[in-house]
Amino acid sequence: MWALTTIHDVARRAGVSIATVSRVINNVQPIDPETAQRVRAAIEELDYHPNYVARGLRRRSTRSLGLIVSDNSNPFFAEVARAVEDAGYEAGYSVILCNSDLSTEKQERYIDVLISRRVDGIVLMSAPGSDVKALVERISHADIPLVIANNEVPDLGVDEVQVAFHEGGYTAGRYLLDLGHRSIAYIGFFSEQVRGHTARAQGFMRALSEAGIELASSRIAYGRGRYQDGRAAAAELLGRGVQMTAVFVFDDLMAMGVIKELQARGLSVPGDVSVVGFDNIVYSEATTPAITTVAQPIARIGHECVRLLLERIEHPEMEPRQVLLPTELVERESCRRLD
Amino acid sequence: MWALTTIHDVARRAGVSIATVSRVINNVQPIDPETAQRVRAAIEELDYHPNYVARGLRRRSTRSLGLIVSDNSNPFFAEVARAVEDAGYEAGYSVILCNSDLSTEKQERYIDVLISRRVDGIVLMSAPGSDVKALVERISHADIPLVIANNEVPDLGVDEVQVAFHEGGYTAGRYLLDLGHRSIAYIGFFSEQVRGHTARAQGFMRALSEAGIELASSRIAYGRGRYQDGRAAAAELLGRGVQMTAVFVFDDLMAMGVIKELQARGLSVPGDVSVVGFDNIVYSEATTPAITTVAQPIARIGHECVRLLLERIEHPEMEPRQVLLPTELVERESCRRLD
DNA sequence: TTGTAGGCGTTATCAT
DNA sequence: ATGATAACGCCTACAA
Repeated sequence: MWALTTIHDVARRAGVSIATVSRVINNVQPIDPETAQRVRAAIEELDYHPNYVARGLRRRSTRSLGLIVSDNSNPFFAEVARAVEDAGYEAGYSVILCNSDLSTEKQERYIDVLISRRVDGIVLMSAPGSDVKALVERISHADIPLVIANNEVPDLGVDEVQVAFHEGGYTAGRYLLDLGHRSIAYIGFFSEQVRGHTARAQGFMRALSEAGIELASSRIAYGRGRYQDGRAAAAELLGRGVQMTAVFVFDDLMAMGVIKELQARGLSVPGDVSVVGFDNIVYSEATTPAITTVAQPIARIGHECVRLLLERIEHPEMEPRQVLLPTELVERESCRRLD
Repeated sequence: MWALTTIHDVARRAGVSIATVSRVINNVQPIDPETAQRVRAAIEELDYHPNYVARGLRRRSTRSLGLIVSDNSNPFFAEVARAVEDAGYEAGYSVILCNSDLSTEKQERYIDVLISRRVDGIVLMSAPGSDVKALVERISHADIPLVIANNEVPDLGVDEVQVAFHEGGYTAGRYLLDLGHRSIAYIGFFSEQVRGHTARAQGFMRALSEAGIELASSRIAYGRGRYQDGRAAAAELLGRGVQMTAVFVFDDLMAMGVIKELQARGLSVPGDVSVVGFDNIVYSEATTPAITTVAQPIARIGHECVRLLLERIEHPEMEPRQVLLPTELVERESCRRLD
């Protein structure tokens, strides 16, 4: 088999010039209906597929988007990716999937790749703690539309989709407090570069503070957000001999691990320990007990990212915008009221 | 800010021809070290990113892969996608994420897009039942390397990574039988185009047959593989008044739903009903009880796909190969021996 | 309504 | 070791 068919082959077959073929493909300009018909027939017969690479070079637009997440096998990012792909497909864009593994270096490498690939836009879900500033700098220097999602660093001056993490954390804190809990622990997010507490941790601690409770560092453990990290963190807390009637966990995936570990050690959830998660991934309903959690509008995050991106592609000079999405407490079975 | 820097800008700045710049970028051919240094400096200073679109046009290779799955938010596909991305990145390829939603039409559309984008290869995980033959035809006519994974249609004449589904199903059947179960049900995979039973269902039924048990159609319910489908299917079975001490479920995601639904109706797992899943996704360990399941080597599927693909890209004329991956029973807590 | 031709940014061939 | 220059396949003025 020979190389792929080109616009020239189609033109020859239809007995017209390549310009005409191009015009019917992109149906721009009026074309003689009969000519158009011949061209379409030729396209059909030759199974012609216009070369988007050439088109991209000429049009200076690839109709592709880059999506950078830490790990698409994490259900949270998986759902976001799904939404991004959906919205992209709808608008005629393809999405290039990039996993950063929480590594700044890999993030930078991927950004260089996306720049070289001349994607029309980038959705960046940087891990808390990584040096977003530098990444943003790199991207905007290449003049590529960018949307940042779920970021914790303020004042980036670019389009962002934010979630009310602080409020979400606060809600979780108040909820536990209202249930009568006073002996509380926290399992947070850790990565090499993280400095200080995440917004949701801060919100949580503010709620406790208001009730006169300060979270001793001995009552805090960390993980990188995955199921096994949750198990390990719970084990660590227990190993330290920490007494607790309730624990707030950075995300549902770790919360699942926490519940598992607690149960494995003969503790009852919520009988002995109440657990609150964050995210509301699908599987937070699947555990026993089902997890009470602070929900993010996951799919919407992805959709909003793409919407913002497409609008910026359309209007590059627009002022940067921020979309703030709410959280919502979803009560299930993993918490109980203390008597 | 102006358009992106090109090789010409670099050449001018370094006082050399574009040919020389190209040569140092791709470091092919000996170059005067001092010249090379000047070029590299210019690249640095201008923050030059070679245009992969132009390069792709010229080289007739985009160093990109298309990955078609039904839904990347399904943990099984999410893990496969992760592995594909990993292996691709390692080899310098980007991956374009495509969700087919089990729709033949969307699959075809995406294939056309991937052809037009001139990807160097395609990994196709078609849903059981869709018309793979036609899709394969379409792709090979465009002369694009293709690997099919987890397919049920035999004799495609292309590279494939297969999993021993039939044996896996058989194993599940034998396991339940050996535990003393005789009153058994099955929750299978359904899609519009599916005809007949999936291989794992056939394997399962063969085991039952050998024990003299034929699965009445009233003891079978179907779902599309997601968590909620599992709940619904279990509800359906129960609604029909089916008596059972054990049920085999097409995948872990549905098995999670089945367990939830059973428990919601006051049934104990495995006390009243034993449940066997398939896949061994991470979360099959997270439920209570943890799910006993027939494991697929999920990440390995992705890696093998990419390996096969890259080798074919290298040697287009090679004979088509099949890689057959084994399944393995993972015993956890969702089954019990009948006394 | 249709055709001609230049250029998008590279790589690779052929000189020098 | 380096420099011109012709493609790669498409779109789009500009002409006709």
